[in-house]
This record gives sequence, structure tokens and C-alpha cells, in this order.
Amino acid sequence: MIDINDLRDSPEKYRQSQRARGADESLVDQIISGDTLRREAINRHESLRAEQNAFGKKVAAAKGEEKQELLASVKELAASVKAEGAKADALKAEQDALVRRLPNLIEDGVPAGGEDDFDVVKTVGTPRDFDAEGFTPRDHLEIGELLGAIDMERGAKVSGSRFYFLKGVGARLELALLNMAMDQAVNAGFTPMITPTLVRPETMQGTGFDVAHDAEIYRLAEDDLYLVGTSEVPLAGYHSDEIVDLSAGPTRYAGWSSCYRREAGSHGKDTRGIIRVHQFNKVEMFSYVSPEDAAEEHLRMLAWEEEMLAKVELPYRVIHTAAGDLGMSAARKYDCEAWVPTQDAFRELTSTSNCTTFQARRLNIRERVAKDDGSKGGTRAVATLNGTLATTRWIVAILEHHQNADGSVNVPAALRPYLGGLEVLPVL
RNA sequence: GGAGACGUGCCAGAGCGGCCGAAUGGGCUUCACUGCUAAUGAAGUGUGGGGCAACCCACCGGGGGUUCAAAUCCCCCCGUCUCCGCCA
Repeated sequence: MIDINDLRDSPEKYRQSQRARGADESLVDQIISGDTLRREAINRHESLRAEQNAFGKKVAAAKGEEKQELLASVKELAASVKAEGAKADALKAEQDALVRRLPNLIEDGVPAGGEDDFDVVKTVGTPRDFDAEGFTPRDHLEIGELLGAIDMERGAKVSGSRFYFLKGVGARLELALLNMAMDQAVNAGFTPMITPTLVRPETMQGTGFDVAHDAEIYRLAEDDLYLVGTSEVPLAGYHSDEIVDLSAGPTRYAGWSSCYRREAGSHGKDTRGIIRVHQFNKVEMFSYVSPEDAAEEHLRMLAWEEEMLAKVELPYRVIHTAAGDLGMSAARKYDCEAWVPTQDAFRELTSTSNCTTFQARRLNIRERVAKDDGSKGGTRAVATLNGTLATTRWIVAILEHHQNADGSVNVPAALRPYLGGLEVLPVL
């Protein structure tokens, strides 16, 4: 949720942000007029309430006849306090709903437009030239089956489409990848976390996901619990309603979790293999930082993602996502996309978002700030950021990029210690 | 799943339907005293909202209700603990 005072002070930048996202800019003006109504209602209610409170003191002091008279005369006041209170509550709720609809204010330099309007920040490494090597690359599923690493058929038998088993060397490869990511994160100062994957609606909503309308979210209606699509959700909720101490620098968590996505709108897309599945595992970075440190932390997250990509020796590019593809909470987002040979395309492996103070305001996560004279001081919302370190999908790029003509796969050197020294994943 | 107890400020812990934003103790901050530390004394010490100045309003797990008035009474929800059962 954005800062309503800031929006009132400078609405034009919010209108611009909405335009860049291709979103409804009239929402900004609806919020401003809603805010005026809300404040007027609060004033009416509170001054009546003050009157009632003063009256109450007189009643408490009075006795006998006098008290009875006072009681009789105050009934009407009590009724109007109640009525104005109800009106004020309704207007507050209305206003709150409007404000919550407004996505985060984008940062300067974010490209305007939709999914295809990203800027390429850089390209690292070179896709393999399989023609020059004299063989046609197999896709990750074909390789996965040759290695006995991926079993889609039985996944579908047991759980339905977009489910799979990772088996044998495939299971080991995933664990190796995630463990390597965890180790890197811990070495960088992150606190490792294994999180809940079912959360309450408030946690989901606070993180910026719409429990009521988001078609991606699995729901357990009977328990009013929601399966997370990323550990960003529990890690953001972790410090909700808390005042955190960031005076010694950012608080960083590396979350390991299974992630669940309904993929409701993607029928027919990426139906082969494990590119787009209902359940996968992920190591996610999550940082709480002071607002002025957010931009720097964002670049650090990107660097940590690139460090991981370098370790698995994949060619990739970094894109600066356009405003319309940002999602509710993000003010800026960078994706790293690895080259997938058989798709002749770059595919997203990581994504890092700077959510500035948007999530923290919804989740009520603050820090204490010192006054100018150095004394106590008030509180303010912190900034939150998240970024991917590794996911099941990485296996796709690793299998395809490092494959040999016979279907075996070379293990990147950095990953070998996590596979018991294995240098090649052999064909069965 | 069944039965019961509880949920108050940074912590511990009182609280009669009006005099409670809340006793008391501890902690913390500042000042005084002290050669330093300790000890002692004094004052201060929540958050959010509205005006944005004095001031006013709200908040005692969350949400409803009763009442002129609720931390205090009633209902629902959430959480914690204890016992029993169940599953390991």
C-alpha cells in the first residue's frame, strides 16, 4: 500500500506511474476524493464523541433527579455518535479498499509498457553452437528420461498434469542446486529459513497477493489457508506488526520452500517437461532494509543471482522489466533469463523485486528513527526486497546447456561437491 | 477431537461498568550525587488517526453486541498453556 500522505502531496507522480503500468490513472483521483470524505467523516464523528465523553463525566458526577435528566437528554447524542461512527467506518473501509487497489509507485527509469517492453541490461556468456558441434540438442525432458531423472508420466498419474517426480540423479541435482544456493546465501550473511507454505489470508494479502481474485493461488477453503507461490510470502509476514532494528544494516533471510501455482491462465503453454509446473522448490532471498538502502540492496540481490548463474555456467541475460509487468508490490524488477537451446529462447530463472515500503506498509513493519537531535523519535515503514537464488526450473537449463551427444550431462564444477564429486550425469 | 485456564504497555504483573491509557515492580533515557563502577534520589519513557498549534479521538489478542458510559458484562474468532483422547 502506498503512502496516502505522499499521494495527497504529489498526485501527479502517481498518475504517471499508473500510466507507465498501463493501469487506471483515475484511481489516483478517486483516492484523493475518498480521502477527503473520509477525513470529514472522522472529524464529524470525533467531535461528537468528544461531546459525549464530556457529557459522560457529568453523568458520572450527578446524582438522583439531576442524573435522570442528564441520562434522558444524552440518549439522542449517543444515537448520533453511533450513526456518525458507522458512516465514518464505512467511508474508511471504502477508502482503504481503494488505496489497496493502487499498485506500488514505480521507480525512475523503469521502462513503460507491458511484458514485451523490457530493456536488456546485459547478456553474459554465449549460447552453445550445436550445429558446429555436429549434433541436435535434446530437450530437457528427453534428457531427463534418458538419465532417469524426471518422470512426468507418473507425476500425471499420481497428481495430474504439470506434476512430476524428480528421481535418482534428478532428485540429487535439485538438492545440490538448492544446497549450493543456501550455502552461498549463508556465506553472504543471510539467515537460512525453512518456512510454512500454508499461510493465512492476511499474510497473503499483506504481501500483495489478492486471495479473492488471484487465479494463481491454491486455496484450502475449509481452513481459510492459502498455499504460497513463493517463500517471499511467509518471509514478508515473518516480521508483520513488528518494529525491526535495521541500525546495523539489512536483515536478510534465505527461505527454502516448496512453491505452488495453479497456472490457471497458462493452458497449452510450456506443457512439456518441468518448465511450468504446479509445485517446485525454491531458495529465495528476502531483505528488510531502510528505505534509502533499498536501491543498493536491489543491485546486490541481482549480483548474488548472477553469482549463482556463473556457478552453474549458463549463458543468460538480465532484463529490466517494464512497468506493466511488475505486479502489485514491485517498484522495480530485474529478471535473469538463461538460454534454453531447444526453445531458441531466454527463459526466466530468477527475478528480483524492490518493493520499497509497499509491503511493509501493508504488513505494518516499521523501524524506529532517531530525531534530528539524536533522541528517541518515531517510526516509519521499512523497505522489503526479494530475489531468486535457485529453483527447480534451473534443471531445465542445466540439462540442456551441459548435455553431450549421447544424452549424458556434464556437471558444472561448482556443483560437483554437492553431488558427491560426480562429474557427469550418466545415461542409464 | 473432548474438557478447562488464560491473552493488559519493552518485560513481569494489578485492575470496582464511569475518577483507567491504565496501579506496582523491573528495564530503558536524562539529570543530580559519587574519583570510577555499584548504590541512591528526581523526572521522563506506547502506537495510530484528525487538526497538523493548543488540543481532540481511538487502541488493554481480533471482530461484533449490551449501555448515556466497557480493559471491566455478553457472543464469535484467533492464539497460548494444562489435562484426556487420537496419531506417531
